[in-house]
Amino acid sequence: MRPKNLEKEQAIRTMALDIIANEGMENLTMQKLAKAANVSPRTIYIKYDDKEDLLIKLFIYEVLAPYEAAVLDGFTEDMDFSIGTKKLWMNTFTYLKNNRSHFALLQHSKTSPLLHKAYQQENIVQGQYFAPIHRFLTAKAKAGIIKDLPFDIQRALLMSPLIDLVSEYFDHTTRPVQIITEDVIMQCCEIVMSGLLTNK
Amino acid sequence: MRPKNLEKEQAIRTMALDIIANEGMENLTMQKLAKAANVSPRTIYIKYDDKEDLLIKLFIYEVLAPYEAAVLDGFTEDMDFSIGTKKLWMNTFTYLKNNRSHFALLQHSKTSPLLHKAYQQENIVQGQYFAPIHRFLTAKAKAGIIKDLPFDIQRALLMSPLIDLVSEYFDHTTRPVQIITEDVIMQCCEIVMSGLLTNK
DNA sequence: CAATTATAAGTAAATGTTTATTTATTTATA
DNA sequence: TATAAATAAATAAACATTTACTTATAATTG
Repeated sequence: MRPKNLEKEQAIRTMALDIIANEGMENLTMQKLAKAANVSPRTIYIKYDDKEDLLIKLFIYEVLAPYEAAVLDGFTEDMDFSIGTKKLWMNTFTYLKNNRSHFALLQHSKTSPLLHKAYQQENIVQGQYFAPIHRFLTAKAKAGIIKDLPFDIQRALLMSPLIDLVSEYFDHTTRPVQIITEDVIMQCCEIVMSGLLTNK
Repeated sequence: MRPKNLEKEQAIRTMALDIIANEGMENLTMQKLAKAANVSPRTIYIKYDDKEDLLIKLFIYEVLAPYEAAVLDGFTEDMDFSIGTKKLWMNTFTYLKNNRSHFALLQHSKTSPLLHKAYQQENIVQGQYFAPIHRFLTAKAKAGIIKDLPFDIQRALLMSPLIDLVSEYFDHTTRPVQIITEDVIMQCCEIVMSGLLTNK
């Protein structure tokens, strides 16, 4: 029996992410993708049930899982608040900076009903990738180090400026100077943390 | 000559925003929109050149302009940092909370190449709606009240958690309790501001 | 001041194109 | 040589946009 060509599988995934990043999800068509990946349209259907299946698997397995793993790499719940938070920020910045198309799909997952649904289902099935962060913040709040707020609010205060700064980073790649550097990111992390601390 | 039916024009715009908010931009079709607005497809083309023109005009005139006006309502550059920032937060929260479909399109404008392009062009043409906020923050930084950082970074630190909290607000409309209240928003505003202040 | 007319607004149905998906066939290798 | 992988080409549905026509009313006329 003829074996799978794994390079073709990878080409389909990579080109799908590229097209979405450069032209948006509404401009990804199966025939355009097939041409870009140098593959027959039928080949995509050997690997995925349909377009929806492709998009969901692309999002979950190609983007979300490696992203969340990268964010948590070297992070442990028992870290000091400042050390742990900086670790999360640096991990996130480094991963997204080096994976523009992944960042693009993550952003799309906030507005696409399809991906949003997939995300919520995945969260339930996998029992929260981000549970360590949840426990990390809950422990710091209990210890009186940071303000005691619902997790979703803590996460918004602590992490959403970083996502915005990554957007700025990519906007600035088309301009003469890059203002979003690692130093700036660390400085912003300090600022965001200081707002959440209890001891002023 | 037969006069325009302004109700039909409004129905087209309102239903377009509704479809985008509920089904995403990739699921807005001209025939679906025509049916939803109780109008012939041709009628849409009397008012807009094509789908692209519809989306751009919808975004700029129906969403972006009223949104930016609402955010700046009652705000002046010479306000105290805390008062001014709270005003911006409250204006933004109130407007978006009451205009879910506008919020949805604003979120789409971050990922849709079409809308992103429209936004950048509009910013140039209109000479920055947000210039007052720029001058407000620059003045506070110059006066040594807040940290001296590039405007885009200040804006990310100060406003992006709010947008995330609005997302949370809408997520929570489908759950038993609403944790994102005006009080919580004001508390978060204080936290975000405190991180940016120079005098600790 | 009615009746008529010119004209843009509006419609139903059609058109040609693009799209997701399938059919029929070939290819590579265990 | 059996079998899944892969392809080129076809198909049917969905789509943006247009054609050919009807309608409502402001302006004009008798």
